[in-house]
Amino acid sequence: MFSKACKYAINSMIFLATLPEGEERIGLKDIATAINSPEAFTAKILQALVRENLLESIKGPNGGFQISEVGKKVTLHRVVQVIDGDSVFTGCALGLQECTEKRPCAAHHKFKAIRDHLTGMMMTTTLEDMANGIRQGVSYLKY
Amino acid sequence: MFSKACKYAINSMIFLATLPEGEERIGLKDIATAINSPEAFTAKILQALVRENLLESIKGPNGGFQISEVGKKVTLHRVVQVIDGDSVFTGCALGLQECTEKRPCAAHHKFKAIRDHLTGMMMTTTLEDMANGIRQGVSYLKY
DNA sequence: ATATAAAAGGATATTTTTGTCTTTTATTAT
DNA sequence: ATAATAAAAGACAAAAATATCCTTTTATAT
Ligand code: FES
Ligand code: FES
Repeated sequence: MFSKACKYAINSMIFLATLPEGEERIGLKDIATAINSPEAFTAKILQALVRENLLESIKGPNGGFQISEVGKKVTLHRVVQVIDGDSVFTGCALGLQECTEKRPCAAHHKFKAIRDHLTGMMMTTTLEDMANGIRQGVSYLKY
Repeated sequence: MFSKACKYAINSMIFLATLPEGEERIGLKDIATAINSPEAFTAKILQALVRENLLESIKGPNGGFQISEVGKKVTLHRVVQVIDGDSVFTGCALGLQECTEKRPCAAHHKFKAIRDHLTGMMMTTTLEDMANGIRQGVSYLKY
């Protein structure tokens, strides 16, 4: 469904969104530990999120990453889009070059309903929603 | 969503399901042409489908592949399962080792609805359904 | 100023997925 | 029997995704 890179991105963003006001900044190592991801690879992904302004990064001692104002309001859809593009939201399930009503694949009608369901959910689910579940201990970032 | 191998598998199965009674057998080359897939790679996938009895293969002159009795009745779910396994139907969206109610990821509840929607659709959609659309010219195997 | 800390950037490595090529085996037709 | 055809099997290759390592840049604290 989503690439590993994308899962690491989502989990990182959720984790950063759980951090309390005033203690929002945290280092790469702690992020990677919190979400159980490979550190250096996670760094690359965080860089991409910084480039897209979902995160801010600060170098040097006491540096680290923190969620940006933009990032705080963002949906899962946006995070996926930044890392995986939106092929999962618009691409053909059976591999046709484009998914259109004009020239649909065999599964188009049935599949479109699911894709739209997914897209709708992702566009209406915010990091805050996800972070709340983690904070309240009803959901988890790692096993 | 699905691997390329899986898409080739589905499209191959659909194509074979469109062939009329008595002219069911067809060679690899024609299959690869019909679905616009790389021939040798497609061969590997068809072999897997033969091993799982969704297809039958006949060597030698006038040989080729044809859909089996089992294959005729099979759903999309089964084809995906044979090639990609069922991680797409049961795996955690955010990469947790297992998807359970006991220890759900942040997206579990919302994601489970979509996954169940997908699974339901795939378990109730048969190759015959897909093949009918192709036969009637309302859907297509390639661009 | 200097040493230290931490992210950025870039090169490299590994693994997985996708794809090709060659040889072998089975079947058919002559 | 022999030649031709087509899939099976296995080795190999290329591309993409994942992951690591090393150097550079920027900021902080002493
Ligand atoms: S054309 Fe295949 S999903 Fe729309
Ligand atoms: S635990 Fe992540 S989807 Fe169920």
